[in-house]
Amino acid sequence: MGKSATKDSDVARSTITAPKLAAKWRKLAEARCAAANERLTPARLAAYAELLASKRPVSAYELIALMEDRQQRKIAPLTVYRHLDFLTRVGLVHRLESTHSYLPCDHPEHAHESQYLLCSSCGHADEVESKPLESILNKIADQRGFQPENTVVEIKGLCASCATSDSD
Amino acid sequence: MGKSATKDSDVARSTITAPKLAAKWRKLAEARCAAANERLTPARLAAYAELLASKRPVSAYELIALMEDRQQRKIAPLTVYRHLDFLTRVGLVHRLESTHSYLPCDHPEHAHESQYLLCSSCGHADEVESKPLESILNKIADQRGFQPENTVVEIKGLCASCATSDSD
DNA sequence: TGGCGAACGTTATAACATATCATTTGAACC
DNA sequence: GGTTCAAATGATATGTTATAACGTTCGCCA
Ligand SMILES: [Zn+2]
Ligand SMILES: [Zn+2]
Ligand SMILES: [Zn+2]
Ligand SMILES: [Zn+2]
Repeated sequence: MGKSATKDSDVARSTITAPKLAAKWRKLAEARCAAANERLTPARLAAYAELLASKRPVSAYELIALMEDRQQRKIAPLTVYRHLDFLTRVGLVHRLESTHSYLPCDHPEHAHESQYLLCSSCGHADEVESKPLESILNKIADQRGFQPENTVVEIKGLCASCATSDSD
Repeated sequence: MGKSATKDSDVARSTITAPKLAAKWRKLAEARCAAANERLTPARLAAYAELLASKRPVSAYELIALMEDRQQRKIAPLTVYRHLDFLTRVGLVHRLESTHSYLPCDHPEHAHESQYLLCSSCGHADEVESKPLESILNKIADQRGFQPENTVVEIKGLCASCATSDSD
C-alpha cells in the first residue's frame, strides 16, 4: 500500500509544529545527539523547543497540554515521557526532582549534573555551575567508596528579587 | 452520649500498635516536638516507629500498608501524608525527593538539611553530614542573594559493597 | 464545662508515571 | 528497488503518588 506520497498521516507527522527554535539551540541539540549516537526526530525537537520557549520549568502534563495546543491533536503521556527521557539522557534537559518538572539546560555544551536554585515564590530556576560544589560532592562519595551516577542538588528558597520584595 | 469511658473507638484509638521503639528514639521525638511546640500523638509516634523499624526508605503507600497490617484497619493516604509532613516538619524524618520515599533522620539532635548517598542497586540510604558541603551551598546561595529554606542533596549511584560486587 | 484550634477520619479526585502490545519509521544491507 | 531489523511512535489501560473538601473528635485552657 501507499505507493503515493503524503497520506494524511504523513502530512500530520511531517508538519509537527513547534515554537521557533534559535539556530544555536538546534545546533547544540544536533551535536549532543550525534555525540550520544541518538536520533533527533521532529517530535523530540518539538518537545525541546516547547521547553525552550517556556519561561519556567514545566511538568510533563503541562508539556502535553502545550504540545496538544500547538499541534491540535491528542498526545499520550507516555509519548511525552519518552521525549523527556530522551532529552535528559542526551543532556539537553534537566529534571527537577523536588517539583516534578523539566527545563532545558542552560549550558548543554558539556554533560554535567544538575545544580539549581529554585525560587518557591516566583518559580524561577537558576542553574548553577559550581566546580567547588561538584568536587566536594565527588569527594564525599569517594571517601565512602561510593560510585556516583547522578546527583541532585536543589536549593529551594527565595530568589534575590522575591526576597527583597517580600521582606520588611 | 458518651458519659462512660472507652467506647469501641476509644479502645481502637488507644491501642494503636507499633513496632517497639527504643527509649532513645522516643526521647528524641519528644524533645523535638517540645522544641517545635508540636504534639506527639500515638498515631504520629506509630508512623515514626514504623519508619525506624524499616531497613529501607519507604514510600507513603508502603507505610500505609505497613500500618494497616500492624493495626488491622484501613488507613487513608491523607492520614499518613499528614504524619509524614509532621515528622519531616519537626526534623525526625527526611523525604528523599528522587525516590519519593521517607526515612528517619540518623541524627535528629539538631535540625539540618538532608544530604544522602543513595544506592540504586541495594536501595541503601546513607545520610551524610558534611559541614563543608553545607557551607558551600550557603555560599552559592549567598553570592546570588538567594535565601535558602530547604536544600536537597541526593547522590545516586552504587554503594561501596554493590560497587565492588558488581564491577569486573 | 464551654470554647477553640489542632488532629483525625472519610470520600473523592488530581497529578505523576509506567506497562503492554501493535504499528510505523528509517537506516543498513543486499 | 526490496529485505531486514532495531528504534521510535501510537493506543489503551493501569499503577503510583499526592491533595481537596468537609465534617468530627480530641485535648488544652479559661
Ligand atoms: Zn545543565
Ligand atoms: Zn523568586
Ligand atoms: Zn538527618
Ligand atoms: Zn548498594
